[in-house]
Amino acid sequence: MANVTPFNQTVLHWFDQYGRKDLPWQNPITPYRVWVSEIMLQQTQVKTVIPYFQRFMKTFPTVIDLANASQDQVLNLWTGLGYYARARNLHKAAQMVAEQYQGEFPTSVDGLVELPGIGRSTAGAIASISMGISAPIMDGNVKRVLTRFHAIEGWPGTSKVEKDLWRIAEANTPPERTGHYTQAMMDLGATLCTRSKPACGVCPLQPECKAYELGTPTAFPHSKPKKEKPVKSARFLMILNDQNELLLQQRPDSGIWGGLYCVPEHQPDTKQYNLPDHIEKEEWPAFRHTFSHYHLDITPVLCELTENGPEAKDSAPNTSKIMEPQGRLWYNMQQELTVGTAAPMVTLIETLKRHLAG
DNA sequence: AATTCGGGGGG
DNA sequence: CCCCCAGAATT
Repeated sequence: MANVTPFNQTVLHWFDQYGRKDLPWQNPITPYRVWVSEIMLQQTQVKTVIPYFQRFMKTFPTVIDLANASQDQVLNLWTGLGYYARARNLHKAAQMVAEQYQGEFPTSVDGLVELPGIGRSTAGAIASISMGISAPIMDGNVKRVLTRFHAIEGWPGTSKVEKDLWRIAEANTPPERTGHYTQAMMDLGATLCTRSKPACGVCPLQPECKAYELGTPTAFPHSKPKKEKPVKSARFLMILNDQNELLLQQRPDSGIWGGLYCVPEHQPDTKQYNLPDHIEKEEWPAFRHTFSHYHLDITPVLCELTENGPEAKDSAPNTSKIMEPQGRLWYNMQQELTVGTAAPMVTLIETLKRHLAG
């Protein structure tokens, strides 16, 4: 893409000595493994991703295995990682690779970007790391390194700063060894040029770093203008049948917790969807779950099916989970969950189990 | 251009 | 409590 420059030569030289070469997705390096790791690593730290990646590869060794899996199985392995649209897009993209590309990933940035969940940065990472293509990336690490190196003013979320950063990244990207360069920039950002305590003393870029020269490296990148997070509240119904199985319903793909199985959210002013007849037994103290853009105060409400309720027949004694047409199941809490659910639901289920046991 | 998607980790 | 993290899709 670009030329050999002092900047990328310095970065590559540093990578040879100090770069990470033992991350799970680096051994071996394949387009499939790099792709899965890149998707998991979107907005998620390496330490958090590693166990998820290992489980995922054990369950789905190839893109064909992933394509043939059910969405529920994929979401189940994603439970707790967040941004669940990533998992749905991953599954969809695997099916596209299997069916439209005979199981081989497209070998260009433009081709990769056509797959759902792959944007310009992730396409650049896959192309450079696993295919030897010269293409830039623009993740949080690169943004931090570049905004500090050039002391770039303004929040990187604005289009002007974003455009500037991409232009600089393109100019920096070497024509050869681009995969090592890509990995090196992420390693620099993750291990030296960290958010709060950068190790400028051992940084190979320090002699030319403008933010270091100014004495304020942590002032970059400039932070997002903060706005107050609204507080929302919701009641979540823990409806138990006569065998203490818990009603879970699949949420729509759009919106929060898309495609995940959660206890029904009580909607006071809107139509209540297909809930079996039940009575509320007790309301438990609310606990707070915080998203990136609002707080959600969750009030759990313990409920029981009413006698001879119309849905009672859906319970079956010897089956832990019964799928229903609308994506509903009665969950035997002694069993492992095989569908995806949201983190607060795991908390809620654990609390409920303790309540029933004690 | 701004908003919408989460959950974990660190200070 | 705060902020950030290997971003992309949607509006």
